[in-house]
Amino acid sequence: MVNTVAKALQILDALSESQPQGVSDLARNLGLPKSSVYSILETLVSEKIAEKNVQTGKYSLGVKLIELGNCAQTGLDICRIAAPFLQGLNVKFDETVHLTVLDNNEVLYIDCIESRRRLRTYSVIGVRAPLHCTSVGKAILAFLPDAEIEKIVAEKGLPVFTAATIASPERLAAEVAVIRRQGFAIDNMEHEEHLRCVGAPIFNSQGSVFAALSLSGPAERNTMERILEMAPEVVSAGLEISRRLGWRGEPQSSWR
Amino acid sequence: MVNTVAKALQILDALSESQPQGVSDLARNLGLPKSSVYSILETLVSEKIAEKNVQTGKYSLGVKLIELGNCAQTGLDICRIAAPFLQGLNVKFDETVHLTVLDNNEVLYIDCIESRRRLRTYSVIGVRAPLHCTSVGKAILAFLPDAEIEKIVAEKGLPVFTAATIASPERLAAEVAVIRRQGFAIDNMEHEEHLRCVGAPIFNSQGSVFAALSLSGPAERNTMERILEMAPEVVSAGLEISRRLGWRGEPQSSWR
DNA sequence: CTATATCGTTCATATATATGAACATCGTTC
DNA sequence: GAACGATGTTCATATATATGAACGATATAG
Repeated sequence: MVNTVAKALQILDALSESQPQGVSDLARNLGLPKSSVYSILETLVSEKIAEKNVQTGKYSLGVKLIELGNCAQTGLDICRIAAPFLQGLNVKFDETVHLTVLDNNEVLYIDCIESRRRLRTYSVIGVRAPLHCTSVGKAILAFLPDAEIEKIVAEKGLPVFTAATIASPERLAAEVAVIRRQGFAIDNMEHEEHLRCVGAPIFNSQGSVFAALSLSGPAERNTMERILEMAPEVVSAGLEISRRLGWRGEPQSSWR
Repeated sequence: MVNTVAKALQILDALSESQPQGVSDLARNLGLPKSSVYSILETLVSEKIAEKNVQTGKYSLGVKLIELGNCAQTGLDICRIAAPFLQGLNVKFDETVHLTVLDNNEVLYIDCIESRRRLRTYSVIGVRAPLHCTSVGKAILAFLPDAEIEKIVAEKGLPVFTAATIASPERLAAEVAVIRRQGFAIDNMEHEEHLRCVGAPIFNSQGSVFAALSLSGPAERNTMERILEMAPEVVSAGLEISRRLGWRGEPQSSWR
């Protein structure tokens, strides 16, 4: 383990979280010595991982990260393997499809194909969302061990976004039971108004859930009826992706 | 300057350039000690900047980079400032627009809005292309000092991609003269068959060209006539973006 | 099935690096 | 306009780190 590199990554994290910052800002926020931050930033800038605004002296993330981010995405097993299935779902229903992974008890959106319709869910690659109020998040949550779910709820709470957001551990437990039986999760305007999505889990070769995919679109078009038509397709895409990742499990009979 | 961080970035670069690699591969290719590579990778993995395949023991880029890449893109001055202009051009012509920066004597695509048509240029954020055969590349190249152009040609050569690619320094010099007079560059199927694009330069506050934007689409639809209709709009978008970035220059009269 | 080569990993120590303090510079405040 | 407080930057040295050599495990070859 290398402290210096860890510090550099801390700095990148800090830069990703807010407006351009100066050396002192960063040092204060991260509890690191100014001079350390300074020399690390110097290196990052020389590699275009960070960028220094010569007028303000503030630092922000650099162009090289765009390139690396793109390589990371196209290189990830999960992205490569999932791509054709995402495309299949996108073509069939003409709704936006998302691919997400579990990271730090949140979902991180790592791939997206947008619907071609005028009214559609927009691309959100690289952003994060809570587990308890998104279809992908709930699809992951439901297949974690109960103890893990409790731990996450304790840590993150159940913040409310809309009138439909699940806000009590009891309702969440009930929802988890439903998702485990069905094999898919529905986000019925629980994170954003007018947005209805259906998501299914993706398992790794060890058999644990670590990712999810979803179809999402405006509730006016994605009626509950249509969502239930989509669900089996999303589930089987998730299962097929899991298998190609080395998963050797079997779906429950209630899933199909 | 911090060697350790530089090494970590070298490793990321290596991981971005090819298939997943092991510790020894990386150490050999980069001329670094195995143990150094090992401990750096350990740190990168713990921060999800890199990923280790537990079965093969090989390393690849991690999900965190997708997030950072996204933040870099939305945070970059140039992206933020250019976004509305890219959108304007995209809506007006319904062709794919690209935003690129000059990096290492290549163009790096940093933003894109796709056309909504069936036949269209696809998104390429994060990839690179040569300067001498793309509209964005030529738009940048033409506004570099002559000495710089010569240096780049000496370093990169003029690799041929299609029948129309500019392959001799003389033809390139003539093309540069035209672009300087017009204020925009046309890629007439010089990089890919059936693809015709028009690009214009973007200048920074020091007055040097460092980025470019373009409209691109199938040659069958983007006739030379249509390209020439697009050109003034692309040029004025480039100039307006430059001004908002602090550029105080004046376009030549022949540009409008 | 043995021998060999190559792999990822560990560890002590020589070595390069992090950093506290001091510096010059800038913008603010009184 | 002087004093202050904040900034980004430099530098010597105490300190944490890079790394060569050695390890066991695994794959390949004979």
